Amino acid sequence: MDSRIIRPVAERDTAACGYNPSIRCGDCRLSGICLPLALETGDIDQLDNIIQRGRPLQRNAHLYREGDAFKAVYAVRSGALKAYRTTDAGREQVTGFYLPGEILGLDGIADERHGSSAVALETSAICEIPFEALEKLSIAMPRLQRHFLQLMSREISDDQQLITLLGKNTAAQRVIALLLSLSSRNARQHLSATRIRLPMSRTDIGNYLGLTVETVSRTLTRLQRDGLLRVDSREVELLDATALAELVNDG
Amino acid sequence: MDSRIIRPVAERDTAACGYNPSIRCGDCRLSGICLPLALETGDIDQLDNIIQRGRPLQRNAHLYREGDAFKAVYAVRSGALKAYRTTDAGREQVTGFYLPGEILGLDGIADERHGSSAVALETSAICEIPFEALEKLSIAMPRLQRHFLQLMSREISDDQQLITLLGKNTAAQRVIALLLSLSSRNARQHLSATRIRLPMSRTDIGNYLGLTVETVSRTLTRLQRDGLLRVDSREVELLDATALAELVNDG
DNA sequence: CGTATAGTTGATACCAGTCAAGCTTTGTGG
DNA sequence: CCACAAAGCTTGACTGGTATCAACTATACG
Repeated sequence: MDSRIIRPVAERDTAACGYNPSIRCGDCRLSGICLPLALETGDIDQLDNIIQRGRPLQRNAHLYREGDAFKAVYAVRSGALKAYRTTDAGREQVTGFYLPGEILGLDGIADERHGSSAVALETSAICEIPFEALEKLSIAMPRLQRHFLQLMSREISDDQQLITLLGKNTAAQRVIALLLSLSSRNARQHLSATRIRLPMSRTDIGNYLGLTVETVSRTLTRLQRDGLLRVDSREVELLDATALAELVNDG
Repeated sequence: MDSRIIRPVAERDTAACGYNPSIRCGDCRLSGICLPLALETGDIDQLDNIIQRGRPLQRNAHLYREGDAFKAVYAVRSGALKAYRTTDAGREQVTGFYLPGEILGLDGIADERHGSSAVALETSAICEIPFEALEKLSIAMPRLQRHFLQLMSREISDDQQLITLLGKNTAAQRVIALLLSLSSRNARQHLSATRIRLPMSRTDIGNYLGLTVETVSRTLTRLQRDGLLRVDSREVELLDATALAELVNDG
């Protein structure tokens, strides 16, 4: 076999995740849902100038760790990450999954130290947005300031949604809520709302929803048996989204 | 009886909750933990000018409701409030308790509509901070902008803390975690760290911690029986804070 | 091909929920 | 000031959903 056709690992992954370091915010297909939303064309260029586009993050590589000095927030361009905290007892609580177009790292502003760790679930392309530069730019661009505040407020709402979910819901309701969330986020990226690829393991799902792996597995099996969805390892097809939504909402 | 010595209700309550509408941020004893933190003296005056100090909020009166148009964030000057969401199934999930010096309403910025309701647990004095004015002032005062972002980030951290708590902890761990949180917030107000007055009902505690009233009650009884604390209706005395902290941390 | 990791399935145990009853405190109108 | 109602809180008996422990299968990887 000619070794020349085997590309180096880095390059291969770069291609696989659609990574292109030269792309600018104005051209990014995610600009409609990411930070530049609602900015004028000229403004976008300025934002563009402060954004760092590093090497793609390999699976299992950390973007930052709990306790790290906070210097930037991050936008996911491709791939997927999870954010998690480790309790004193050693348990891992996943606080969120981040998909293309979403911003993470917002919990580090308060005490200039990340309050959670973030790790890539698969090879991911990330835009790094240095916080100081963003702050300064916000002063000159009120629309950017507003939009950033809205992103933070959205994170608060999402967290409160999860709090509500963890408060009293059954295993099935939790699992379904996650699937429906992933579905609508898929749709926002103009992907299928019924066919979902789970970038995270069953264990991650459990650590997010406050369930054990076994319960997650059993729950998916049961939902499949009941004809509400079809599971094939990490591929899920929602067969009856209406019925699923009702299950989440009804006590 | 001379009717002149009977003051009107509003005035009586005003006195009871220490309400004084003429006080300014610079003179407020909470300025160290509230929004003006880290502002210069001149800056505080400017912030002061945009803040509205309305009538005190009576017990059970709503500050805002889920779905209301978002116009302002609120600082608690005295009293206590709870924020909650009502699920489609009719269940009430309390998302936070707010004590003097704390800011609430931050989840409404994202879609300009409050994502939760806020209600007074007892007569409370509230500072209303109109959001548009705060935004404009932030542009002129970078330290204010920074501080406000930190407040939002703090809310995110707190919510994630609660997520972690609700994820897998036992009833006792949840209850203790709340008591310790109230204790440290008491201390921040230079009040006792061991003697706590609970402004909320057992039901509220349950709806916050994802437990039933019965479980909250039983848990407090057991902790008292074990000599870790003393409960007298809504007064709690922490007898062994070290042991309590260990119980929360250990799996 | 062997090992490690991820996922599934089954049997059992236990913590918190549910239902029910009674007690305590608070508030209100006679 | 008392009587009563309503709300808040506590306690007990029982139930049930999820965790735990364990074994097994499937998949990925060097």
